[in-house]
Amino acid sequence: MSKATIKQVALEAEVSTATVSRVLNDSGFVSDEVKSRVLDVVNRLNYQPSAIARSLKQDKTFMIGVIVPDISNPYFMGISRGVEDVVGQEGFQLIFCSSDENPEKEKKLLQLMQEKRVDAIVLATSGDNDAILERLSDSGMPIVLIDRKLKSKEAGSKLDLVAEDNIDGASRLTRKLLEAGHVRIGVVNGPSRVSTGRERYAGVLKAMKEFGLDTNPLVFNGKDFSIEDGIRAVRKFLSEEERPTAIVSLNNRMSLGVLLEIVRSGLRIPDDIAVASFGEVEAGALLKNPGLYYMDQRPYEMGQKAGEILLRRIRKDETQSNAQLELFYNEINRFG
Amino acid sequence: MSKATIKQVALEAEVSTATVSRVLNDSGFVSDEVKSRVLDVVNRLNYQPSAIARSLKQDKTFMIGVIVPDISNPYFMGISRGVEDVVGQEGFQLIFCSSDENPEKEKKLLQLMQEKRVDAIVLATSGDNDAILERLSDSGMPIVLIDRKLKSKEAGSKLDLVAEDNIDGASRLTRKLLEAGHVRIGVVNGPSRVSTGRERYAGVLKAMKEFGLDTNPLVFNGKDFSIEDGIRAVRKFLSEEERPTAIVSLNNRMSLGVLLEIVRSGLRIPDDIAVASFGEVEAGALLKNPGLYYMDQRPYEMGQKAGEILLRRIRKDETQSNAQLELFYNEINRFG
DNA sequence: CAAATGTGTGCAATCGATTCCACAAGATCG
DNA sequence: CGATCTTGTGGAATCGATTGCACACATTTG
Repeated sequence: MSKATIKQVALEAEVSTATVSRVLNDSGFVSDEVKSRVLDVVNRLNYQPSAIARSLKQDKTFMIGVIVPDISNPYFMGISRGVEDVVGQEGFQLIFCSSDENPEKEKKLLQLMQEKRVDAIVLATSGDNDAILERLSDSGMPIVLIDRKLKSKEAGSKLDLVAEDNIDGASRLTRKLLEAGHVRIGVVNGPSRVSTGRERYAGVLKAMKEFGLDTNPLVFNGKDFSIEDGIRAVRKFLSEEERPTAIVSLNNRMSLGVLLEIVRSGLRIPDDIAVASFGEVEAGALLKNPGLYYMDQRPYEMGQKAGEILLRRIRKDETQSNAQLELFYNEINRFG
Repeated sequence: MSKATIKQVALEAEVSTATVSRVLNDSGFVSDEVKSRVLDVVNRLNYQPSAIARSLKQDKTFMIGVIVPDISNPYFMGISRGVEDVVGQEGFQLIFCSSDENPEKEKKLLQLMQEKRVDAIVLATSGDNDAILERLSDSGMPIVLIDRKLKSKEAGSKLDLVAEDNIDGASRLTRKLLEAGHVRIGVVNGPSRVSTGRERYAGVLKAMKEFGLDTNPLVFNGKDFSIEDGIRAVRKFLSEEERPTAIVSLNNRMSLGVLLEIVRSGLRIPDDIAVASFGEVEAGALLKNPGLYYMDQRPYEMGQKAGEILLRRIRKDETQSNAQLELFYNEINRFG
């Protein structure tokens, strides 16, 4: 039944398809009589115009591709929700994909998005696709990078970017531990492919240097910023002959793993081991052991910002000709 | 640059568009020589076939609409991730929307999905759209309801359904509290529009009746199953002259609110007040006060199941002519 | 060796909308 | 009253692919 086409409507209403289209889009002149006749038929047949056909003709799909490492990560979902709320107002829908921190998969997804002719792309890149992205952007596709930069253009890029001030943030976070007297620090990081990890680690080193410490921190590099990575990191640190007295975890998922494993091993935070996390662990307020430092993040606002930039790009807003760069500053908090 | 069309490719390769299409889809006969010539041009022009045009002709979009109350709820994201992983294998993409527990918004989204000509829909309904859904399904659109039933057809429907055994689950969960000696129980529920809430509440009553209790529980009905609902519920319960000694929270988000507010008010679980939650609170293992009962849920598996049913529907698998009904049984766990 | 079969290619219709253009009335103007 | 403008409508091209059909040539087959 939803097979009704504009032709059938035109036939039943005894008008041309052009007129039906005019009625539905309120474009051009149509007499009141014909208008109501057409609308009647539309209702009777339960006619739904095909967005596919319209997109083909108008070269506009009202769809925005969102590619993130993992759609079930609350951080990225917060971002997505922010994007959705902003662009949804203007009638855009989101197509979602997880790249699983896999650059190859991300590449395939980027290609798919092009084939689907999305109007724009929001991307938290898993890395290694810089060339493709620059080319895609040059060809006119609006792309907003979110959370993560391209490797080749860490200092600035032609692509729009909404991210956090990672170096400064991680640096301030680390300083908290240093000020508390910790010297032997374990750093939990993800794969070096990803800019946030690289930058935050740089922030850690910066803080240590500024504090006059010249020892190197212990580092654990995970595979994919997962809870499991955090668990493995703690296991490794605890097995060292000289255990770190504090841990800096550079991502929210890994932090959850870190906390779970510490709690499981019976240690107390921060008495036995201090922890600082880049990113809030949801429900952290429930923590058995208070005293955890964490860097707040505002994924929802970041998503909103990305959505706004995107809309202006799609509208070809002249006042936004240069690449937009939006950096979010983070605040340090403490549970307990 | 991405404006290359099949026509341009055909022109440069000195063949017809039909042949280009055959090469790209590996259909029909094409000589090796022509094939490589075409592929060369395709690469050189960086040609990406338009999925829009293909969809129009083939009446297939390879897109699946997913409508849930809130895409940032981990439960629904788990489901979505399950769906994505299953249908992604077959080349399908997901279009995501949040209905915000708002039936009107849901209705609009359903319409949008029809216009976009998605191949199927996964829906966790916010209620009140039963008639539209039955009609949509009758017209041939594969729809899999997930987590929540239609009101009109609580006992069975023509639509496929993947859900949990809510009555039994809530009943067993409540029994735990009753066995621990609690008599005065507070129930935290959402709006009665939603089937899970209705069923779980029925489960609570069932347990009380079977246990020989004829008092009525205190009930708090929230607006939208949100964290805030949980917080408000606890505030209300604590302000009663005769406080409940135990709380059953019938949804994971509300449970988080319940826990946060209890912890904030300085009460201890379960000594001061016992809590049982339908649904796990992520990071519950970190709980300051152990002893929380919770009903596990398996959103990811539910999503996978929904994806499988969907794929069979799309393929018009004959062995699946009747409505599918998949009920998940939940296990009770306890933190601490 | 004629007929049947297998390969390789192009023409043109088609999917379902939008939109430019032409044209026809009726209204307004100088 | 003829020219111009406004309003109302339909015809037909178009967007970018897929695919049934026709046709040509090559290869088997009986």
